[in-house]
Amino acid sequence: MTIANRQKSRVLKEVGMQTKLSERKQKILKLLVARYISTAQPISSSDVKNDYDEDISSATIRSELASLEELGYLIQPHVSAGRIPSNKAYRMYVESLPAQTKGNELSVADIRSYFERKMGEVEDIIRTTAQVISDITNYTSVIVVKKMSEVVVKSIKLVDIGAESALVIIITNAGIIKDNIIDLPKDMGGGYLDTASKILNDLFADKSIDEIRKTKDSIENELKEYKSLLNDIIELIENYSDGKHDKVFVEGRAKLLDYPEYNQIDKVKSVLAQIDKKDELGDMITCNEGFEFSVKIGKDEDGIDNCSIVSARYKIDGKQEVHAGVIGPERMNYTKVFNVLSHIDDAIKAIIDKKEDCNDKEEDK
Amino acid sequence: MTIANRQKSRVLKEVGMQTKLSERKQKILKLLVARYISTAQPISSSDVKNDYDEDISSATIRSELASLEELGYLIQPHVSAGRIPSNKAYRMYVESLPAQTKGNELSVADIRSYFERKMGEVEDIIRTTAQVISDITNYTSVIVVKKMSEVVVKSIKLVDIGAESALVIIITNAGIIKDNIIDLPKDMGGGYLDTASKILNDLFADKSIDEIRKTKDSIENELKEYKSLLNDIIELIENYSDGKHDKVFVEGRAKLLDYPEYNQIDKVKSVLAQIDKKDELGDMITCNEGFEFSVKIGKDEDGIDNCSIVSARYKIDGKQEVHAGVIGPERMNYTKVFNVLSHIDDAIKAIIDKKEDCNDKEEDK
DNA sequence: GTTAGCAATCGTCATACTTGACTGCTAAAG
DNA sequence: CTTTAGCAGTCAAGTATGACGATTGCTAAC
Repeated sequence: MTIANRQKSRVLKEVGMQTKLSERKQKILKLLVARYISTAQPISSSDVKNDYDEDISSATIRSELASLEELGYLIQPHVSAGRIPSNKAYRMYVESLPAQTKGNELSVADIRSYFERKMGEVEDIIRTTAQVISDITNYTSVIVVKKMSEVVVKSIKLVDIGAESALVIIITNAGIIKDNIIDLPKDMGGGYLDTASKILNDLFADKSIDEIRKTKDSIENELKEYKSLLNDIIELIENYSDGKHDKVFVEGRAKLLDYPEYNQIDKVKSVLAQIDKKDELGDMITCNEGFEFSVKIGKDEDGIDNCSIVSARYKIDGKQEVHAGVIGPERMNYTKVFNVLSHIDDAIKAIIDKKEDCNDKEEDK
Repeated sequence: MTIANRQKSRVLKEVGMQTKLSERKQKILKLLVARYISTAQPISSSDVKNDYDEDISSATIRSELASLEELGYLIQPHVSAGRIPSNKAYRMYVESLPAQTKGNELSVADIRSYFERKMGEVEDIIRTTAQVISDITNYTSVIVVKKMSEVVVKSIKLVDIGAESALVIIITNAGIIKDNIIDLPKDMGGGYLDTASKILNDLFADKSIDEIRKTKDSIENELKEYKSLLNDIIELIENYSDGKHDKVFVEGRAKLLDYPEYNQIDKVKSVLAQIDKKDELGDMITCNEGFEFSVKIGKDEDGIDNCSIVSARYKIDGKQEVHAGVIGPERMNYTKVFNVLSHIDDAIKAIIDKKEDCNDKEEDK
């Protein structure tokens, strides 16, 4: 009874200061999380005592730990084991981090040296970037290239490729869409493509996809023989805009298996199965509007059970959105990951800029 | 001593008939492999006795098993356990299969029903096909789309996309290459692209890539202002031909974890790590010229340790090569896999033909 | 060449015991 | 009221032990 009362009083006290833990509790909690991140072993009171700079007895720490446990920050696997952080503790830890994030500039050099090798196409760059992130952090990495919605069509070209079909090339402010073939009418005359091309550019040039969608009804007024062609192309642009598939690159899946939390087959299986579903993975790695970084700890909302997902958003040429992130255990090394993701940003930009400065020139016009 | 002699005589006898095992040995071996494929448990002599159609004592089987073990077909995990097949036994088993492969037509219906859903681009078809193979077989599946070497260029188009650059579209008998942007000279005149286009088509139309490679020297005679453009495009065609990257699609990685042979983390890790290396994976899944199927059991040559890789080659439109295969434990259900791979062939063709009949028409011209 | 029977071998499982690592509690000191 | 030291209690993990069952190889008989 006395015990129960005592605990109760402690709880009430803490609930009173809900938002803030006492200085010492915060300090202890951070030490504990940091140590757990590197050891993956339950942390005992004497472990914390050793890490603690001032002299303080393990008994005092024990009572603090007991209190933190009641508050939901710690979990005890069994009664005579140390304690491990809960997801709540990780969140608190991550929130406390940014102030300490700066400083570790070492990885920049590493990243740049990785990129020294000659690379070909943009897709290669992205794949290599994903490999670099995975190698440096030693976690599984994911890069998502978003299909965009706020795109302005600059011009449209039709290229006859024989067999009554044409390749449609749509040049936008964010890049070139060139993956579409449409059928042409069998009885078309000589100047058909040229005329169609003019009509298309008159109708669509310098319009956003939303605007184009609205013109759908007004094409009824156009010449009959181009109606089906125009419809095809509008549909094509719409399909592009709603981004059926973002492009998803995953590298270093097997790295997950380096961590002891995934040494049981059933756990690793559920995680890998979720990573294999690229559509959902794309959503998970996506940072919400307005944030530069996103941290998802554990399952809740749209994360993965037993995992943390840290991701960052990048913009290329002001528009094209790329989200890159890593997947690892909840006790992932957040500091390192933040660092790497920040600097990868610069590295990618440097490369992309060099390759796509033609696009920049176009913007400048 | 007597024992040793006896064993020796047995061995000598078998070595005498190296190429062929006795009827009964073959039968026993096949039964044993088949049973091990479904149970994953060491097979005892009495297990074989139960499967054996004629009446035969377990003691007889024991002596046959002992003999097969000496010949390297069987392995005994420990002295009082049943026996498991060696890679040599799997190879013998697979070679004995084709005669029995026919018959199981069930999967065709399954496959077709899988494909009923609407699909978009060719890449989607392939990805879906990979998922289908993986789902039906319950193994990890890989599809490799080969870049081709014996391609004939039909025509080349240049499309101005602004910013002193052009999109190069190369139409070949095997498809359209449209992923390349080249830089244009800054001081080009009005008709530059048209002229360049004419020169290109005069030089390259209806030539194979090998032939184009040879024209490299002869362009010295052409007008200076087009020289660098021509060189760019030749390089581009060459790069395409030597197939830096085949496109590799992998689906169902997590399925590996369903099998008891991969319930130790270190084993599954090495396998997954190798599957993640897409370049090597492409080579592994590739069937050598002249074979329709390829079976790689275990590590030797270019397989994966503790795995079997079964793959098949397909041709689309007579040229484009696609290799599809599955990766699973050595005791994989070869019969089922052969069946699925055979029928997927038909299913893919049906879909591709429907989507690409424009290409076929072109061939007919 | 085949069969039945038997002793020997070895993995698996359950049990029990020991050890070591923590904790929570209490009572005393600051 | 906080902190500390000491102690008893708890539990996971490791180790030794023995019974059990599965399976084999060998031998002798058919």
